[in-house]
Amino acid sequence: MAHWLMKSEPDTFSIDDLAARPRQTESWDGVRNYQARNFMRAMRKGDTALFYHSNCEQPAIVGLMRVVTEAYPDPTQFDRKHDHYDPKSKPEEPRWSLVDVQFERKLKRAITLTELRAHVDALAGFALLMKGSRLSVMPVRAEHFAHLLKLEKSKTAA
DNA sequence: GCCAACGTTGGC
DNA sequence: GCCAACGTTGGC
Repeated sequence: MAHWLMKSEPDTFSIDDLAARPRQTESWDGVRNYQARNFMRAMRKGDTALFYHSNCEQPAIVGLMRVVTEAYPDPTQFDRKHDHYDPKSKPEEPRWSLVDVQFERKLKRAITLTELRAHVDALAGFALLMKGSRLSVMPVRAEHFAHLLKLEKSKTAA
C-alpha cells in the first residue's frame, strides 16, 4: 500500500473535524492543482495518508487517514455557488477529482515542520521539505513514512 | 500582513 | 510558443 501526505488548513478543516464527521469520513474536495489531482487519481483504496496542518501557527503532521475510495469527480467543480466552482469543467469530462478519506488516529504528538527540517538527511527527497513546494497532495516514500513513525515514538523533539 | 515561489492565463 | 501579469500557497 502506498503512502501519501495531504495538507489542510486547520481553520478550515482540521484532523479533529475529520474525526467528528459521520463515519469519520470526508471527501477531500477542492484540490485544483493538476499534479495534486494526479496523485489522488493514483491512490488506491486502503492507502495511508498523513494529515498535515498548513498555514497555521504550528505547521505539522498531526494524524493518519485511510483512503477509502478510488478517485471520482469532485462535485464542487460543477456547483456555481461553490468557491471551488470551475466553469471550464464539463460533467462529461470532469477536470477535478477527489477521494474519500477516513480518520485513523491522531499522532501521539504533532511532528512540526521545524522538527521535520531537522531530519532532512533521513527525509531527503521528501516533497514537503523541498524549497518552494506547494503541493497539497504528495507521495511519501515507505522509508520516509517509517522514519516519521519512529519520530512520533521518540520522546524528544529534535 | 508580508512576500517568495510557483502555477495559470492570455496577448501577441 | 513566449512571457508578463496575475492569483494562490503557505511559512514566517
